[in-house]
Amino acid sequence: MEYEQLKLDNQLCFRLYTAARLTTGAYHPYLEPLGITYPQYLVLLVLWEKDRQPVNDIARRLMLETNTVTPLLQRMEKAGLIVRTKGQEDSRQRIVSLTKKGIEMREQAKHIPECLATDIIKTTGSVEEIMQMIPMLDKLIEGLKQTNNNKFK
Amino acid sequence: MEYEQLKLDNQLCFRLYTAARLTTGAYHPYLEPLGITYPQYLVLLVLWEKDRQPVNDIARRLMLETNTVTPLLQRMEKAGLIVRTKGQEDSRQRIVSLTKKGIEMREQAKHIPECLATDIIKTTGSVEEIMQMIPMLDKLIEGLKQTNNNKFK
DNA sequence: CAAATTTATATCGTTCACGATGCAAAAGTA
DNA sequence: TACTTTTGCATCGTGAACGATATAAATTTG
Repeated sequence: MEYEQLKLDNQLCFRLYTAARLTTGAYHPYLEPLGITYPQYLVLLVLWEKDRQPVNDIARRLMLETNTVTPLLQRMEKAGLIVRTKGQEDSRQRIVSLTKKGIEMREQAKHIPECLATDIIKTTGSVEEIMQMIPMLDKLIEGLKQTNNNKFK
Repeated sequence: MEYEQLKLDNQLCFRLYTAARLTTGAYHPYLEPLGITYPQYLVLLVLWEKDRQPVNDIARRLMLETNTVTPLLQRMEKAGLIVRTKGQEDSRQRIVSLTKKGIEMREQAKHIPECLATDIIKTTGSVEEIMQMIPMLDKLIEGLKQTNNNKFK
């Protein structure tokens, strides 16, 4: 059949797109009480590992463009989770730091990964099989970073 | 370490989120000349398999909400790819059909899946390893559909 | 050192994605 | 048949995601 490869069911990318949307949705019940979104949660993960980072470092870590991250940070600042201060050595930079509220949220978010794992186990049976994807996803992501014109170096 | 599970590198979901964004980005150079976006391409895939479907069937197939699909279809109609006509048996329904332009685009899009596969092979070395994820993603997606409160039944 | 280039971030416009809500048509029920 | 509920789709508001563009500060170059 000539158009066989255009069938939705044959497409890896559609599965990734769907799986990503549904996982984000699975986080929703846990993030909503904290008043944050999934991308905001990702920013917090980055800052909980290392506080006081310039916008660019956060963007690179999340493999997002700065014009995605900037408005994200502006909303988080308005929500009182972070503050953005001018860099001292390099005054073009904006250093992002956690506020008291942002630091304390770590404690409230502590159990979210386990909750997600439990949810997935409950409906898929095992989480081990799913976790096998991790090295494959890493390989794919590494490849795609190159494919997409070395946007993230 | 108490917050070990909150590390970004330990998170499957972040990888899915990133892989999905980057794959969509990898489609961009092939879709842009056609004047369509990745979600619009997905709608076309669905309609190329079976023309004349109500909004709801398209949404269910893509596992999207109708309030995402409706504006998507409106833009596609404005672009001349589809038309939306009132259903005959059930006049609440809007039947989505391909236009001549929409039908003809199939020919132009025919090679896109191969192009993507080639791009991925070029940067990751093999596509077989990546394709192993397909059954795992299907299992995860099935599980998440249930997790997310049976939104898509 | 002055001019050109690069870098860090921000702004703008368009397109998703989805929760909440609205509305009319269909289906179920008293 | 009248009333209630459900269903199919649309509208609205908010938050991403990103291409294109802007701006100021740093860096490089002549």
